[in-house]
Amino acid sequence: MSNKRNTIQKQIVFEIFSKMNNHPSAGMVFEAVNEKYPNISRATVFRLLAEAADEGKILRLKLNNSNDRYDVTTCHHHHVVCRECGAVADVDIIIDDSALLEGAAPHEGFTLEKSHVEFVGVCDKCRN
Amino acid sequence: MSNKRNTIQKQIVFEIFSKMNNHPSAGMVFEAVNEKYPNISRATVFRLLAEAADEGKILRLKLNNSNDRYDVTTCHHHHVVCRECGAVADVDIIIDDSALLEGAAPHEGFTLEKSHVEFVGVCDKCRN
DNA sequence: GTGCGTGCAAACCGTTTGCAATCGG
DNA sequence: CCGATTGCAAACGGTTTGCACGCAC
Repeated sequence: MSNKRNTIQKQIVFEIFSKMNNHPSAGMVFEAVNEKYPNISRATVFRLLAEAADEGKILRLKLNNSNDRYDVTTCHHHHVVCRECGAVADVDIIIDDSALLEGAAPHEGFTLEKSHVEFVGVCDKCRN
Repeated sequence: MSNKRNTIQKQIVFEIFSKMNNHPSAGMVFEAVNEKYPNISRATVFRLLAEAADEGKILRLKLNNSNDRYDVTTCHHHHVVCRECGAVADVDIIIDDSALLEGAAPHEGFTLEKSHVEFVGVCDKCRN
C-alpha cells in the first residue's frame, strides 16, 4: 500500500541489503551494491535506506564506535558490538521489557518508552 | 600518576565539563567553555575529552539520534534518550549484569563482555 | 631548555542536498 | 504526461589533523 514507486534501484538495493547479515552501514551497502551495479549512486543508497528506516521497514541502529547501522529485522531484539573491529551481531536473549521499564527510575522528568540492550564483546576474528 | 601535563586549558575544560550534568557532546562542552574562555580552541576541547575517554577517566557514549556524548560517571549505569530532542539522562535501575551476560546467546562466535541498557523515552519539555 | 600541548585553519569522512535529467505509473 | 526518483557534484557538520608557536616541567 505504498504510494512509492517501485524502481529498479530500490529492488536492487534491498535485494542486496537483505542478503547482508552483518548489520551494514549505508556506506557498506553502497560498496556491495556498487560492486555489481556501479551505476547506482551513493546518494540513492543512502536515501533508500533512510526512507525505509523512517517508514519502519528496517531499523537504524546507533551503536558504540561505529556509524549508523541498518538492520533487516525490525522486531525487538538486541545486539553485540565487537570492541575491536566494530562488527555487529544479533543476540538471542529473553528480556522482560516491561519489567525493565517499570524497574527503572529515570532522572529529570523523563518517561521511558522502550529499551534496548547493547552488549560489548569480541568477535571470532578479533579474539585471535 | 599521569605523565601528562596539567595545563590551564585542561583544568578549565574539566571544571566546566564536570558541572554539566546533561551528558554533553564535545561540541556542547566547547560552547560552554567558549562562552567564558573564548581563547580555548575547539580542537583542544575535542582532544582533551577524547584523551580522557581513552584513558577511561570519562565515558564516551554513542546513543540513538545524536553525536558522541561524554559522561562524567564511569561506573556502570544506564541511560535514556529523548526521542524528540535527543536529551540524555541517567536511569537508576538495578540490573544483574552477569545474569544478562549468561542468559544471552550471541550469534556468529561473539563473546559478550559488558552490557548497557539504552532506554528511549520523552523528556519533560518534549512531552508538552 | 625540551618537547608536550595548544591554536589555527585546512582536511577529513560520512551523510545530505539542489538541481536537471529520467523513468514509472 | 507529470511528478517521484535518480545521479551527480557540491555542500554540510561534526570531528580530526599538520604545523608552528608557547608553556609546563
